[in-house]
Amino acid sequence: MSVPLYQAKAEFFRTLGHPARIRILELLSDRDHAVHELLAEIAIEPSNLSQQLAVLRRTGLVASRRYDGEVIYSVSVPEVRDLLVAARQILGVMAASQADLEPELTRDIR
Amino acid sequence: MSVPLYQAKAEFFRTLGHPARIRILELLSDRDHAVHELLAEIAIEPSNLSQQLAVLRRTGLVASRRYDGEVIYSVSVPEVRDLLVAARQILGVMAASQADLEPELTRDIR
DNA sequence: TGTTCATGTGAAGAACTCTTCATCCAGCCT
DNA sequence: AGGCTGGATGAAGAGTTCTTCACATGAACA
Repeated sequence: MSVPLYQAKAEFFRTLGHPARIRILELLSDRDHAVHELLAEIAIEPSNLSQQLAVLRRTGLVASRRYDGEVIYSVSVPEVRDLLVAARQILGVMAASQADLEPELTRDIR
Repeated sequence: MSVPLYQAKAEFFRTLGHPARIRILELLSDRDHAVHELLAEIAIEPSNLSQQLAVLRRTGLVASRRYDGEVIYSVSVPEVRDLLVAARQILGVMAASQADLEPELTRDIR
């Protein structure tokens, strides 16, 4: 039962659609982190963090390994960094163009 | 009052997290489309399409103009194409690494 | 004016996602 | 074994998003 490609894409983007998961990916795309390190950076409950990590693990974006009594997470698809960069750029463009159009209420200009 | 950046990013990705909206963006990043053209490509109710277009309009990713009795939509941030390409690549990598477990998912990564 | 075509909107229930809580597991130490 | 530490899990209520329906709007034109 193969899922249509555009639906797979939508599901993929949805896994990125959560502030904690975005932060996790950004932290991990800088370097590997232990769970307690992530916990120190992101202000959520441990079990919530664990849930979000589980989401990312299930989709295969991150991988975990146990080392020295800790669980270390890492991004398993390095290309994720490119995606985050692209997203950052788009947000920049959108923020800029919103600042320009702010005075005029959004009207359709042919 | 300024929303944390990672939350803005999450919201941005969530607007991409819907099959219809992904298809719309892909169709539009190829060329501008009238609403009835989108409707012919995407199998959803007209009012549902309209809702999804409204979501994309609200976030500023697409713009609409009226021309010759039709409403024409276009992407207003060309960089979106780069993002879709990056996503496609990641999906390709992930599908490949899952090839052992789920061979049927790896077909036809465009 | 009335009618039709093309598109948009508000509202409501269904469906899904988040957060939290309680509990559980796995490895390590004595 | 027993107790610790660091994480993971399941379930349930709260919250959010989707889809559909019914109706609204605007342009064009008879």
